[in-house]
Amino acid sequence: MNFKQIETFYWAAKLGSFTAAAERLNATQSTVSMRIQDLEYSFGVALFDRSQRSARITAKGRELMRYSEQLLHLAAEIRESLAETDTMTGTVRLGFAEVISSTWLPELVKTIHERYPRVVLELDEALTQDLVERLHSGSLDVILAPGRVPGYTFTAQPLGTVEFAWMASPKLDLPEGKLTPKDLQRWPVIALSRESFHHTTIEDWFRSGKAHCQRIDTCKSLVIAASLAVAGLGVTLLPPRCFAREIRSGELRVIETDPPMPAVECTATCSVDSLQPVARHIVDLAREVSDFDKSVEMELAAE
Amino acid sequence: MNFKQIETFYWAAKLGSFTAAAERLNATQSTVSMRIQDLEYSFGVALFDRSQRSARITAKGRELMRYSEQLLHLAAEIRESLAETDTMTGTVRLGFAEVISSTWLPELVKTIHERYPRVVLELDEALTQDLVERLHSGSLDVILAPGRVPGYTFTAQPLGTVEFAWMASPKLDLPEGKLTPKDLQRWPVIALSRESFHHTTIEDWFRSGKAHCQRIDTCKSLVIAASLAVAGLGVTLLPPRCFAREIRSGELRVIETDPPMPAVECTATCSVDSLQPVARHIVDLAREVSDFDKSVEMELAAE
DNA sequence: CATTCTTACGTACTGCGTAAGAATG
DNA sequence: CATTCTTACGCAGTACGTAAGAATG
Repeated sequence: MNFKQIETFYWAAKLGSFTAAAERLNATQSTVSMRIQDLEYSFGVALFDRSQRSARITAKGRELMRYSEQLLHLAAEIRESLAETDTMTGTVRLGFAEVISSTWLPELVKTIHERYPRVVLELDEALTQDLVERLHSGSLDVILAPGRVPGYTFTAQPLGTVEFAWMASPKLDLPEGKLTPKDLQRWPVIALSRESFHHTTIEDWFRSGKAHCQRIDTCKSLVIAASLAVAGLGVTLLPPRCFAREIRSGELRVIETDPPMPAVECTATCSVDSLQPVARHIVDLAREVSDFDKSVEMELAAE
Repeated sequence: MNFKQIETFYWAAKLGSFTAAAERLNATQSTVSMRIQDLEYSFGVALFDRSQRSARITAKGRELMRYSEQLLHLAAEIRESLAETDTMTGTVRLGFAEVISSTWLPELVKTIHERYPRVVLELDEALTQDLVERLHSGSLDVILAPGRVPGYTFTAQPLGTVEFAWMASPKLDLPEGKLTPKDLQRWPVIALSRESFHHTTIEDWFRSGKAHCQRIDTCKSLVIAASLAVAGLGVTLLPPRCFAREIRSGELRVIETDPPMPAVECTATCSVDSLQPVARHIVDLAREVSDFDKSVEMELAAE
């Protein structure tokens, strides 16, 4: 019995499949199979029932599962309370929404590597909903996304807010001054996927003005939405700070609206009992980075 | 960080020396040194202060010590509650008094090997006092000895009693009938070492009869005491069941006494939180074996 | 027939003991 | 100067991935 075997068993039991555990552990199926066989041999007990195609946990396996949780949490606690930050090691799966990639992400990644040089990151951009699901399933350790993940089993830190504004190409010849939903409904809208935060915000805004836009094209990224808007294919909702270049060059124009678009609050979230101690550190670090970022912005504004 | 490293650290910290830990773990000094260095490297923290000749534990080391206890006990608990008895493995250090070697020991060892084929035994005979000390220091896992080890931190099982009787060679020409301490004080006495149970029992008996024996020779084993008695060098106190052959052959004669010699109660003892789960099993097994032995004796008596 | 677990095999690595070295009291 | 810990080195056992096999729904 050793940690690797226990950890492997834990994920195989939790994910209900050797294949999934292998993926989670960056190992092969055969390695997982072997580690669990060794564990079973060392106890002389079957932990999984292999008579069916997919291995199902046995009663003894369920018993070990409870112990494994204790053991792995204790091990995580030891590492967390003893180890120096610059010796923390392991792989952190960090998921984030697109808004994050163009705002705090580069600085955060840089800071993580400075503070935790041995930690390896697995970065993945996805829609918020997808991120939340994967945080729940344990396939991500930390997520950075708009909104808050409900539930007491998560640790969250606010990252600050990102301003969003309607934008369009000057070619579109939108009227000057503050536009209402009813004013804007004439133009085609470019949004992210139907399930996204972006899409809902847009729909809510139009509904609040009792307006209904004729057409909402969807795509899967703000960058694409921006390029479509630059091409004059419609209006879209973007964070100005991420598209400052396009605004300065005149490719995109910010449209003032009434009511104004709400700023989006972003948070860093991880599971409170994440087996990866670094995860919690990174959530706190994300906040630090965004706080620092905020103060820089304020300085710039003061100049 | 792995179990081996933690276990090694635990013993090095507990015994206060890498050398002692190496001995305890059946490994070399250099291995212990390496395992602890690896552990320190993985945490980026010094667990021992090596500026002096013998390594002394640091504050961080003391912190890890508390965690290590938890971790090792949890691991022991897992093995104990999950593993089949015939898959239990490890080395058990079994200490016993001489009375035990000639009574229950052979049967016990046989039964242990039947029931726990993977368990390796390290047997050692010693005086009771020595055994108790070594149980306290952790250098023995289980002891079988006369009397009871005081304290709540030990698990004990009674093994039953062993009769003791005064014996001497017929050459000595002792009077017939029941002899009192005052009758017996004329002859030289052969006892075990001054600190032994044997010695104290003899002194107490003489004192109870307000007698005082002229001379008590001591040796370190009952077998030697018996051979001295056979040679006619004095009277000694022996368990008749262990020297049945000498009695039958007439080399030794049992001396009836008044008051009669008290039977000695023997117990199997191990630490309640022994890191070796098999230790507790063996204590229970020792009782089983002695119970079985008792029933056999009774059958023999009935015939 | 795609998916899931097992088995076989070759390689690379890691962990151990031996032996020599350094330090200390 | 004996004892205690560290370092160097070579061997051996082990753990992993690749690839092929078996079973299942």
